[in-house]
Amino acid sequence: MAPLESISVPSAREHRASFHDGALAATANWPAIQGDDEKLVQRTLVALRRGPIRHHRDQVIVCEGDPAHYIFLVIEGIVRSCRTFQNGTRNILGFYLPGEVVGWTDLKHALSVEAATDAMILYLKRSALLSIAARDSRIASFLLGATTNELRRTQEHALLIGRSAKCRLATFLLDLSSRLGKTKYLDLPMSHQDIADHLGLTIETVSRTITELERSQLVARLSPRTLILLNRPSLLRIKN
Amino acid sequence: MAPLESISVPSAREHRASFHDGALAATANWPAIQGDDEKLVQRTLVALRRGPIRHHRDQVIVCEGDPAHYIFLVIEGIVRSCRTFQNGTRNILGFYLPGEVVGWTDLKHALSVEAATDAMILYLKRSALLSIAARDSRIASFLLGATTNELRRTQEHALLIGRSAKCRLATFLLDLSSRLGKTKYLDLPMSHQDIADHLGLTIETVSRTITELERSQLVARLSPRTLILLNRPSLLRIKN
DNA sequence: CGGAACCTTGAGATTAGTCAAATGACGTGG
DNA sequence: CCACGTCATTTGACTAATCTCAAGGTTCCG
Repeated sequence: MAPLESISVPSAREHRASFHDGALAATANWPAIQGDDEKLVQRTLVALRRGPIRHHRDQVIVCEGDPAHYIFLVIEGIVRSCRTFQNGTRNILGFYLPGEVVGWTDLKHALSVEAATDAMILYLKRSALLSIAARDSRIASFLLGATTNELRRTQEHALLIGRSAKCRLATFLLDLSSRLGKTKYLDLPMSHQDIADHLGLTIETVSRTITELERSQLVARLSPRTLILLNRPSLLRIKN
Repeated sequence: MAPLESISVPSAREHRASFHDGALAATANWPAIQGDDEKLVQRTLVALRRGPIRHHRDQVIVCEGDPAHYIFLVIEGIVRSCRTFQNGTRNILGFYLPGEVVGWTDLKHALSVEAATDAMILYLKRSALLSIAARDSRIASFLLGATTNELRRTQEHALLIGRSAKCRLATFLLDLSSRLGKTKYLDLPMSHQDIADHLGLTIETVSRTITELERSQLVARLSPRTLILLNRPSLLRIKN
């Protein structure tokens, strides 16, 4: 795993307002926690943090098989969790946006964690989180909630992989758009290759499928990486 | 969700030995917990239980969308978690054997839980588990560990779905064999249709693929539901 | 022994993958 | 600001894997 270096962080650790400028601003959107507990969780994370550390695109943050010393809070950029097989094929299990946590597991990491774009990552020591959780049930419940959430997302992804290319892509675009904040434009932060590996397709099929959606007037393509979702309801209705 | 009925259970709740005859015997194999904590968790589960309740094959235990009042400990038989789509296709996310817990989620069940064979199921009240977990960190850590485990299994399953039919089937057979206790014979407890829906294949492809493995001398078929894995290392080596 | 459900096999259709080539986008240095 | 090189994306023709539809065979249970 990459070495940890001390990097400057906002100084006013306790000050609520600092979160909005600082590394943890994105955690403000976490749905599972509210009010006092939210502050507690944020303070706990701040106390445990190492970093944030900058990673360049395609840099490996942890390898499959590495001991699970740390979990990772994305501050900026996009992170992917994936596995690469002997024959060179790669599957991306999930993409993680700022404010999201990636790499929770026990003992050893079952997946690699990599920067899909240049990214700032906060490292959180797993053992410290666990020992705090053993004393404070609010932290324990935060961990359980986050893990349950990740489980549900992984289940939905496993279900998605069984469907047609068109359905997979439509669902992916809608989901990404809503996670990024549903503006008019959908700027794909990752390459088509990453999308293909996430959806279990080839880049060619991804490209052809976008072209097909474009011909059906469901999306418009401003540039390869910039789309407009013209008809969300119809995209949602694509099945199998 | 199915109504809860009181059903006779072993009387000596506190007596350690009773677990080996009674409903919770299977939990003895849980890897995550040891010694005193194991006893604690078992006592806790016994205190929360409703049932066990008998379900017949294909009976629905909970529906997708039902509120998450209970989670389910399989005592006997095989349980599946799945989703059925409008067009009638069904995906089975996982099979659960005696001693395993299925149906953990928050708020609403994201998947249906159904009996894949006749089964005995213990119902555990989620809210009670959570409130005990808030007071006893060993229960909290049991819940977190079980959820983390389920997450990893789901990740492996999502990865498996991306591979060739031969690889999916070989991996499934090996995994099932080891979970069932790796005797000489592998008795498939579920139908080919269930296996197909689990692996994202059709029954025809499942059948043809087993035939192919048989021709390669990797498995032998005593009856459609009874196989012998003739060459585990070679089965393991099948990729893509 | 009979019937129903389940499994197997075959032939043809469909979807997505592979290989190859052309086009387009973007950053760098002149 | 433009030319260039590199990398990413698109498109086409062909191939391979899996599905679909249909028929026949087995197994199991009453």
